[in-house]
Amino acid sequence: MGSATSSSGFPDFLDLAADQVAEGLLGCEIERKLDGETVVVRIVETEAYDEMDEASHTFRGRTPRNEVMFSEPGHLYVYFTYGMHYCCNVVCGPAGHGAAALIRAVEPVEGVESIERRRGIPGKAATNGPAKLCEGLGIDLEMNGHDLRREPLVLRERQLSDGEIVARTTRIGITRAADRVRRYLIAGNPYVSRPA
DNA sequence: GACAAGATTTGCT
DNA sequence: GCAAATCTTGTCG
Repeated sequence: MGSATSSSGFPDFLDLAADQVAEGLLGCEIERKLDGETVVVRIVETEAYDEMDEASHTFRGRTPRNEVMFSEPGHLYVYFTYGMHYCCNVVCGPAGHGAAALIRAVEPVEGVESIERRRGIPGKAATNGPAKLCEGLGIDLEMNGHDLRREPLVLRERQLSDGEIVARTTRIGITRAADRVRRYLIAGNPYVSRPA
C-alpha cells in the first residue's frame, strides 16, 4: 500500500490496477465542501472494475459515458443509473485502461448533520450504499471528471486503524461476472452496505 | 429510431 | 422478501 500519509496526503497508489486501488482506498478520507460546510467521510467499502471485466461499463470499449474511466487515475467517474441514482468511482491505472474503483459505502467523520440533512435520514442508513453516499455528499454528474486533488472534493490517504482487517467478497447488484471476488470492505465495520 | 437493461433504494406485504 | 420508481445509455434494426 501507499506510504504512511504522504506530505500532500494524496494517495500515491492510484495508478495501480483496480483491485489494488480498491483495497488501498479503504480507510482513506474524502473531504467535501458544499454550501459553506465541510464534510469528511472515511471509505469502508469498494469494488473494482476494468476493461477485462464483463460487469464493467468499459468492457465493450470507450463511449461518451465511460470516457472519464479512461482518463488519468485520481479523477472521479460519476454515472447516473436506474433513472434516479448517482454512483461515484475513483479512476484507476494504468492511465487509459478504463479501470475504476466504485465507492460503495463511507463512514461519517465530520459534518454528519450536513449529510443526514441532505439524505433526510439519520444514522448509518445515510451512507451505507453507493447511491446513498453520493446524495449525502451532494455528488452528481457535475462532478464527473473532477480531479480529486482539488476542492471542493479532495481524497486523502489514511491508514487502517489497528486491528482493522480487509475482507473480500463477490460484488453486489450485478448479473454479469457475478462470481468475481472484487469487493473490498473493512471487516466488521457497521457502515458497510452488507456484511462480508 | 426503438427497446431492454441497469455497479440502487425504498416501501409495502 | 418482492416489486415499483424512473430515465439514460448502449445495442440492435
